Amino acid sequence: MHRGVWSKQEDQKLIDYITKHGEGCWRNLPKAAGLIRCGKSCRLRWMNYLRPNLKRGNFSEDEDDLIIKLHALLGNRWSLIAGRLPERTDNEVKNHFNSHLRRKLIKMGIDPNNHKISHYLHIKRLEFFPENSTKSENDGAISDASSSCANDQQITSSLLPDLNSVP
DNA sequence: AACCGGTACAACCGCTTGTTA
DNA sequence: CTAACAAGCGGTTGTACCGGT
Repeated sequence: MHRGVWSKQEDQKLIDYITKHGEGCWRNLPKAAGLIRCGKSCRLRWMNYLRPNLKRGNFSEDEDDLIIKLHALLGNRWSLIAGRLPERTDNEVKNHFNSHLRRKLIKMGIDPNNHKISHYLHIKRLEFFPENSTKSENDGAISDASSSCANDQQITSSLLPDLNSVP
């Protein structure tokens, strides 16, 4: 069983076969198409890279925003997120989020796992709301959780897009 | 030129879900 | 109902590439 990166010849065999016979029956496809791959691998290759109408390449700002909004709403449900992005695959969205958007959110002081304000912004919060900083906070202690939470929501909402505006 | 570390993305693996007999 | 199988999903790993030293 061949594994690893797909060659041009393999791609062409897969395209030719599916163009002629259509998708489905992935288990039997490799043999029928003359490929030394498992059906699962063929399906993945087709779905993520060979399928027509796939948009390849850089993500636009709009797409980034939408992915962030949807991830905040749906979590790691990449296929659902990709479903809202025409011409993008779940694998592509997942990779893009993990390699680009995760870093972007961290830079903004947002925890990419739950889209909440990160500990780093606790410091920033003191800059936003100096009137709420108590003496103990100034001494380095953690502030009262309830007031912290309310303030964090204010900061977070100023940084995060409005999730209700997701199309 | 050679090596190394970091990054981006392609591909695989294991598990879950849906379907059918 | 349930067992077997196919398809789908998300986490993880592998690999090519690039810039720095």
